[in-house]
Amino acid sequence: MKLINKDTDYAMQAIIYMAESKEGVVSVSEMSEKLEIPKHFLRKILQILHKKKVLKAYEGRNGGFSLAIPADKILLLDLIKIFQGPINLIECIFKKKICPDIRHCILKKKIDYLQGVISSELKSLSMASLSYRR
Amino acid sequence: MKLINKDTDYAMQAIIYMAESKEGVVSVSEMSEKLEIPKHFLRKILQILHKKKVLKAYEGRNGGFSLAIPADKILLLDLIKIFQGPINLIECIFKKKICPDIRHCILKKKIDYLQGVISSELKSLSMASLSYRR
DNA sequence: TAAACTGATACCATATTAGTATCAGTTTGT
DNA sequence: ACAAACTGATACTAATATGGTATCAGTTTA
Repeated sequence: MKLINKDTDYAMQAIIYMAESKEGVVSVSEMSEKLEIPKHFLRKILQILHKKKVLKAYEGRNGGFSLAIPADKILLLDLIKIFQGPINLIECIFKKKICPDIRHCILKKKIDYLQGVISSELKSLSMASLSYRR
Repeated sequence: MKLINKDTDYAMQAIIYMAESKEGVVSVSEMSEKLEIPKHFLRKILQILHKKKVLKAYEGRNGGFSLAIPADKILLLDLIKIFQGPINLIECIFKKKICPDIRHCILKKKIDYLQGVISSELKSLSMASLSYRR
């Protein structure tokens, strides 16, 4: 069971790298090298973050990406939602038969509670809080 | 992101079914029909539970399975561990580079805390508590 | 005007999950 | 005795998700 996949992991690293970088704009090539992340894969990830308005993109030579939002406003939960969908721990059981009998209701309450705890924890974690330049 | 997969889901249903059953021994065929779970798949799952000493098995005609432990001692966490391995939300990041710098430490603390919360919640959920015959 | 970049998108490899099939052995009703 | 109804063990297949690659088109700038 995994909470954070590669996309989210790499996205975090890249965002923190950008937040810590002196230059405004950082290219995929640079991040790929420094963070040792496959270039094409990282590019795909950053393109998604751009579409989601987390990053600004600059085309052409010397182009690259920069943060569109300050790092303390980018939450781990946001990234997980973007790359792994909403937190939904138990869709398999409740997707079709929604609370068909009491046992599922009890379970559902527990799961809902758990989801709440997880969400609020992940909300409390900003990319800025993970940077050494705090 | 899923907390409970099919194996665990079906295992729960079967265990609750056995706990609620009047007869001591219940066959896979019966449970497969009543719970609408593919027979061979369910069988594989119950064989695992037998190996793990959660169930007793009875061979031959009129054979089947019964609980080896009372339902209130079978915890959701146990089943998840059996079928999905230990709860380890973030192996991908920490497997190789264990806390290489501060950012991972902060993240690791949060994740560790979360894992604790999840574990204790799942521990508090017994199969008996999910049965209507409480 | 070519090098260095992003946009978009299609593709491939691998791992995990879900489900199927089957042969061997055990027990029991008739 | 023996076949039906069951489990033990294990191999196999299908579907889906994840991780990663490739490429053509367009943009910017030295």
